[in-house]
Amino acid sequence: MIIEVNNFNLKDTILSGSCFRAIENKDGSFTNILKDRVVNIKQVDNKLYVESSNMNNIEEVIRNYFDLNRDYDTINNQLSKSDNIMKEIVKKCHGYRILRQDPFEMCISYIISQNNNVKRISKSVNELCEKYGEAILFKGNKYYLFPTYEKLKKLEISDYREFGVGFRDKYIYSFINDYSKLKDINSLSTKDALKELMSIKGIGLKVASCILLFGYGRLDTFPIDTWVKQNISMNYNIKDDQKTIEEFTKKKYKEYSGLAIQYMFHSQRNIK
DNA sequence: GGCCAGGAGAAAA
DNA sequence: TTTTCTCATGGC
Repeated sequence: MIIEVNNFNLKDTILSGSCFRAIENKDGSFTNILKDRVVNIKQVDNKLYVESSNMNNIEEVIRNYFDLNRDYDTINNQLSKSDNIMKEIVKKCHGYRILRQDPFEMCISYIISQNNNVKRISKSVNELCEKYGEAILFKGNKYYLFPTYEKLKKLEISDYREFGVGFRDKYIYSFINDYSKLKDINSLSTKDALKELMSIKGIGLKVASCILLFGYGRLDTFPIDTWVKQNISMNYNIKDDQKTIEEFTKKKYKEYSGLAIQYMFHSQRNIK
């Protein structure tokens, strides 16, 4: 299956640090596990070569996952106008997109992400999948889907400890208990959706923002971590304070604040 | 071996 | 209301 794309860079997008399960293969392709299937994708210029364990509706699934139906050119033009710093960052991030991942998976992954690093987050998430997710055989290898709610509902708090999540075990558990709170998220305003998510014990502003941005495609939510905070504070010479940064970001980048913040994070990661 | 990690909640100030 | 402390744990 071949899908034509433009303004899209698979590698930058999939290695963005918002997805914890993608595998980079030696041939330059990527294997990733979506909600209901395993996919292998290779980009050559403006073409994506796609194989999957489930080819049903595959083009739509891929276009949705990589947010390919959204007009990033227009958004990038608008962001570029905000100032010269952002203009340069947008240029560097050409082809980068916000993944539209499964909300349930995002909640648990980002609960695990608190005070943690990407390597360990990946390890914990993948081990959880291997133990409780459905196995899928694809191109001679076994992969595991993210566990379903029904499966995790049966676990005790202590069952999570074996995945190295430490003190976050009780937060995953409380999220599973409050799972029904997710069903209204799509119909809520961003502000109310944040509030709803944050009413779950273990989900604070940062994690809730990541869930809305990477799980619900809400480009107006912006995760401010410690790095983004001091970077904005330095670049724009404003106070290194959560509230100040928040107001500044929202005012400057408006409905695309999340994308702007993610561009900053991404361009910094690339330099490293 | 100490230090840190895309934080959050509870206690203390 | 804002600041500080504590929480597991593997990788470096």
